[in-house]
Amino acid sequence: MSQTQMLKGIIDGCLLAIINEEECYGYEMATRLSHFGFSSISEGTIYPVLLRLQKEELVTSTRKKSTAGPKRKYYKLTQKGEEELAIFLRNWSEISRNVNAVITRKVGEVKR
Amino acid sequence: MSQTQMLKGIIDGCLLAIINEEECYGYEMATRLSHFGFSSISEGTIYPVLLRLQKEELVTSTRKKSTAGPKRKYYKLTQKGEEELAIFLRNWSEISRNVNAVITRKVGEVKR
DNA sequence: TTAAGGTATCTTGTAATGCGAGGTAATTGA
DNA sequence: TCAATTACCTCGCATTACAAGATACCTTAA
Repeated sequence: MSQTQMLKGIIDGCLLAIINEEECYGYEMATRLSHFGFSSISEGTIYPVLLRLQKEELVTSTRKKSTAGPKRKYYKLTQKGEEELAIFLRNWSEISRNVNAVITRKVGEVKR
Repeated sequence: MSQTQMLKGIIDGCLLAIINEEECYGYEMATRLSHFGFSSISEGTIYPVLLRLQKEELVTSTRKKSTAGPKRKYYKLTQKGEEELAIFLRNWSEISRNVNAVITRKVGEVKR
């Protein structure tokens, strides 16, 4: 039960949420995630996710000059990406509620 | 971002929590999980997990007669299983806090 | 006796996906 | 020039949820 496994399917949603907040590039997202408490999500994880998101047309990217270093690839949500983010938020809320119900031994109330 | 992916590594922990509450067998756990809101966690998912937990010596099992049907396999946590449950609870709490920080755009406070 | 249906477990193969390790390249400052 | 930092990408491994299918037990009723 490593955290690695528990992060599956969650990182996508978190990146969508971060991009939704403001245009952002990969290298910075790693930093952001660590500010939010995710200490060990590396670039080897993030870049493949971003490529996947783009392939699925949930985000678009634009290359822009960096102040120091190679060009950055800024990502922005598409309409479809916004919808996917909404789905993620619903799924997270549901799963989160259910897990908490299990560990507190209480049957969760159905949200309407 | 299917729920399937988001459940990875979580089901183990939930089963440990359920077993910890009271000795339980696989078929019943499926029912229990659905009472907690998990509508679609099937036996094809649960049984492999239970075998894995046993292999890792987190649980032990005892066969007991059923009132109707073949013998049931009742599971119980080992010491190691209790420790693993504790780790899961910590991991869940941490991840859960971090994700909520991301989606509410707030930097999570560090728990001490 | 036999058929049906609920109870109970297990196996196989597939599809995702996180991540370590390694590689490439641009820019700055010592 | 050289090192450090910034920034991106790829490959391969390990793990895991789940559908689909198989097997078997037990009770009830036709």
